[in-house]
Amino acid sequence: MVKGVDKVGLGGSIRAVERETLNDRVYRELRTMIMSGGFAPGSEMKLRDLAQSLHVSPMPVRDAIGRLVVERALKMLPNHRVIVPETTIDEFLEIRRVRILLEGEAAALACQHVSPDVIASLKRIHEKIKSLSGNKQRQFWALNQEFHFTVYEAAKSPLILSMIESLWLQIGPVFNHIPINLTSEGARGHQRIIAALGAGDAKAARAALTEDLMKGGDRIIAALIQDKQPAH
Amino acid sequence: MVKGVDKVGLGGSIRAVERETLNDRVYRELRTMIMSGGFAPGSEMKLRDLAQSLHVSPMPVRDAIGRLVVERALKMLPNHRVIVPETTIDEFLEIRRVRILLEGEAAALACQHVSPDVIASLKRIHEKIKSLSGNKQRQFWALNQEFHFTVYEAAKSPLILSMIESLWLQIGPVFNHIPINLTSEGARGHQRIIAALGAGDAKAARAALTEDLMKGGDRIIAALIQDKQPAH
DNA sequence: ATATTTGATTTGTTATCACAAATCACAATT
DNA sequence: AATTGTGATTTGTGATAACAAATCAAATAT
Repeated sequence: MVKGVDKVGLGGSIRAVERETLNDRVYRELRTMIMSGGFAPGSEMKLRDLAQSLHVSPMPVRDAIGRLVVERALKMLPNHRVIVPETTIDEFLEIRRVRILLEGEAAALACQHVSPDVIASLKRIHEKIKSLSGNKQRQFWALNQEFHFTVYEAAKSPLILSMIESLWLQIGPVFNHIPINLTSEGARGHQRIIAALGAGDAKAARAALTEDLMKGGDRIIAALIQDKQPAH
Repeated sequence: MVKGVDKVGLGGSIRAVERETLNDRVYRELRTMIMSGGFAPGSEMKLRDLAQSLHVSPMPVRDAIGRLVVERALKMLPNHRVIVPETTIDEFLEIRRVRILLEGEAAALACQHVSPDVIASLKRIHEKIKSLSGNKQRQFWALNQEFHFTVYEAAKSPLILSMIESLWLQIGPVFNHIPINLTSEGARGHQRIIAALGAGDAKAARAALTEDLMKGGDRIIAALIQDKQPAH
């Protein structure tokens, strides 16, 4: 009954100081599911349903949903019902505009902090993407995400990183639920980003990233238009 | 006992469709207080205290604080205690960097939508600021805020607007709690912004706004440095 | 047959309460 | 005198339950 006995691990490692609350767990789980396409755009997020499937009370779910609404990952209708947003083309363009600003800035900043490790990681992910066969949209999206965030983390700006995360969260459902024509073009864009970072050329890095987002965005927009007119 | 009788206002106005929950009210009130300097940086936000002073249960306060933590208006320490952030110089520079990106973009976008009304409003606010006597820091901050957001609302981009709001929320406590040397220089910056918007010159608008933020930021940074070394 | 009402069900909102972790204050011991 | 242990208090976390608003469906009236 001696206090603190459970803090001195016999295995030699002190107990992790991080306390994982249910709030945080639910928030992180929902976040991951949204980002990876776990929910279709337009689907309703019902408190009690989610609570039951996550085996918690409605309260932490409510909390997590509230947070996600603030960062626009979910949308609250006037009825106070919460849905995964259905992104219009205008909204997508709006997001892309901001992404170019922030992710371009991050790429430029990354040039000041880039290390051989980062370059190596980027090349490794790049190879994985190139070796992706067929139209494996989900895998492409996940690897693409890994590639981009490797760059953004190198920028060493927690504020910019969190804002970019929020933007990706908003377009996650689109990427994962609209069938996109994946060509191998995207690879060249990543190649240019790696080159610019390797050279420490901030201007080139921003330009390369901007072009990547523009090209990729154009494909999404085309898919969005096609998706809106299923007939004929 | 006819249903809907309370929806058809006899005064001619339909009952407001907006349902104002306690959550929202508390959130909005805390938000306003933070932005306008109601809390000093570093002060703790205690659930039960706030609940008591707002005459609600701790639950809506908890909800509102959670949201504000997500948008970085409040900061959660590892102990899970929540405080108003104390902004370091590095953090301030980080925020300014992003502000220049987003607010510059907003100014450029505003050029496409600017109307005589907007120009008139800006001039009116500008006159008010110029007529401000003495070092009325609070009033200056409030009017400055009004001026800038008049521009940003004209940009017609809800996403950019909400992101800018979040950034202002983060620097609100700084502006209102660090004594700043208010010179009349700021006025010229606003004058240039009005001119650029009036001419519909997006490039000039972005440049004018950037300079305004840089100049203003420099004064804040000077104040932050002075504030950190009170002795000698 | 259509529209409206009314009751039942669902769903979000909020207070109360029980619990857990952290902090604080005081005492005991070295 | 300083430090460590111990209990009390404070503070955040999460579940339950009561409440309110919205939705849905069936029944009624026109």
